[in-house]
Amino acid sequence: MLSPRIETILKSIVGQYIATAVPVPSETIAHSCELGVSAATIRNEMARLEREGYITRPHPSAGSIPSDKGYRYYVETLADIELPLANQRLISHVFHQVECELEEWLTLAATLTAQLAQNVAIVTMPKPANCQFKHVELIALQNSVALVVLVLHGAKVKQQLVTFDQVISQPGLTAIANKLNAVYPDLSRPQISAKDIELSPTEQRVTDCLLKIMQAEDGQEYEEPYLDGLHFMLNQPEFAYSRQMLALVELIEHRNLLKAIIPQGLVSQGVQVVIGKENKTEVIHNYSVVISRYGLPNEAIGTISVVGPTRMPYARTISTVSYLSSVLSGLLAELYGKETGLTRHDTN
Amino acid sequence: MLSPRIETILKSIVGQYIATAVPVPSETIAHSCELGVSAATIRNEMARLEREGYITRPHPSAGSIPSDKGYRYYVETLADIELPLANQRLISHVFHQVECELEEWLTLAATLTAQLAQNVAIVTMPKPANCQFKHVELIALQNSVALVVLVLHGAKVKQQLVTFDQVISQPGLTAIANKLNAVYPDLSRPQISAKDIELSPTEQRVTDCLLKIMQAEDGQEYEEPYLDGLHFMLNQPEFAYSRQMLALVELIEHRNLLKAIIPQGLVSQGVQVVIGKENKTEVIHNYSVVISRYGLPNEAIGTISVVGPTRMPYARTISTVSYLSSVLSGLLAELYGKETGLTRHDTN
DNA sequence: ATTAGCACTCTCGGGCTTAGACTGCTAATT
DNA sequence: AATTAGCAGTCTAAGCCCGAGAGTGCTAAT
Repeated sequence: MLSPRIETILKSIVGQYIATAVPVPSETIAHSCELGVSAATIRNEMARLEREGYITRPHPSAGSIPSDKGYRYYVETLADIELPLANQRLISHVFHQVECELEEWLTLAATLTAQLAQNVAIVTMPKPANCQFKHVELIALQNSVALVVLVLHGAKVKQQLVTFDQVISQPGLTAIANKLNAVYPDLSRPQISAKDIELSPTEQRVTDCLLKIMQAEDGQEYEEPYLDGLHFMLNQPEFAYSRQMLALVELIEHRNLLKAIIPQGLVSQGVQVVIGKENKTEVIHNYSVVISRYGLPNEAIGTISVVGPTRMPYARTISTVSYLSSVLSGLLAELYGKETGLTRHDTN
Repeated sequence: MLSPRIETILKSIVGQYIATAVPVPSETIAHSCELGVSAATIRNEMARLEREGYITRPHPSAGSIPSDKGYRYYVETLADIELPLANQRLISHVFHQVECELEEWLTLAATLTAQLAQNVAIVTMPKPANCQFKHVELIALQNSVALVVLVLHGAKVKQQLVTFDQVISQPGLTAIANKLNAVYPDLSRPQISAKDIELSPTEQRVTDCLLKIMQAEDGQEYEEPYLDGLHFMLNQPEFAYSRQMLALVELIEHRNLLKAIIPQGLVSQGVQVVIGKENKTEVIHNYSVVISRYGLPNEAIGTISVVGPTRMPYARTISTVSYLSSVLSGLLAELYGKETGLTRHDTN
């Protein structure tokens, strides 16, 4: 365990480095945190911090910068910080103004998070464990082509074109839809497959199509996420003249970022921080991830996260992610008509 | 007009510079294009090219690099080049494997274009001039909340949540949908507004919602585009150590890129190239844009484009954009059940 | 335990130098 | 008149040195 004084020093180093991106010299610390000791004493303590791996130096006679371990300590001992009220108000104000639609919410959440955290924000669609059929609609388009519109639980809409081997009129299609809507509602994929009912070839074709969509939905572990704020991160001094960020941009574009950042033991609620080399993917060993789940346990779970350099304003980022996660949970609860255990942030 | 020899030299300079990103010295040209003249002669000609603004030098005693005017000349005199057959086959192969759905096509087109052109590719959703109502569906979700699913012409599906001031059961909602589906099909927004029929308050509420969606659809000039290949562009040597690209990334993230790149007189068919300072937006004065419309004139027009440094492989890029534009036009024609004047690239 | 003081180390930027890359010009050649 | 060989001149890029400055580690004094 660290003594109170040495802890103060470490926190001061981390805080300053986060703010300035410049290695912190002993004198600055002696000056900034009122310990009543001189720079020389600070230096002795710093020597110990370095020996124990909390800080490093870019070169032997430079100021110190926190190591991953240093950041970790800083984050652990961080007091719970509420997002400033002004920001909270801003957020609920903006959510009031927007259309009442899931996609809009997620886009908005990503933009707001990026803005507040000044880094890349990533929000994933809340995904029910096993998607359930709600409603299907068939719309004649052209000749033997029709549009299948499938609504799943949670107001999720999927569409796909389907081609029949004969021309079917709109009334015919409506009849098929009506029949399926009578028997399938609230069933999951395996239940629909198991359902033993008389189906015409055309009805079978539609059902196959539905199953395929639902399978894709159940199967895909990580959906295309909502992402914003890349330019904020590229603005950070550590990326200005380096090729560091190229690897990250590739991760993002190849849709592998989520796989890379989601930690193994992502707990159900609460914000989690993964710092530097704690990430399992090597490409992001210079980045930290602040991530939280949101949504309704056992119903639909999404994630909201921020990725940035390890030198990131953790306090602010954590409170941002935490707050927006609870906002989204609240909205989702309304959508599903249930209450979460969380504070509900009203949006109507 | 340029003499044949000087033209050969110019083309050689542009071609080499595109390939290597290194200023081209006279000797290399004398060596590469078999004109049977010495480097000194080339130098004389180059002096003239420089005087007339086709090339510049980074510094007075360096090799030459093409100016915007030089690239322009190069592009104008470029023979029409077909995309290599191998690539054509690759493309149709990939399009065969994918789901039969518009969004998938566009994502795929963006990815393929980026891959082939090794730069940023942007594909926009084909947008009908005035969207037309096709079908509406109402699905009860929870209490007084329902999901409106609106299908527009061209297999475009929009959804939105709507709250009523009373609880309405699914049969009630279906009845409303049926009524609206009986009177609205194939009408555009003004026509629906003008329609003078008896509507219950609830029906009115739904209609208002539909109109709002359609208005948003008609109003938005540039929709969120499908974009891919940022990492290819960032890999170009001209961006490795510069902050150039930051401005571009911001344009992309702020969804202003399209507004910036779409030239004023974008003709209906054919590929257009905008080079460097020809762009009206200053931020992209170092970039070139290769852009083409696709789709069905007067029905639904989208754009497909590539953005990259002015030093870009124009021949390859143009043929890529051209080919994929015709592929998309073909697919769209099927969707709308009409023929374009273009070669149809079968995908079923 | 703390601290003042100092020697030491390392970076950063400027200025200098050299090697090399190309050109532009000139004078000779065809 | 067009071409060319040759050469002088110009500019960059890279290496090097140097001095200033920043910050430490150590030591000896408090």
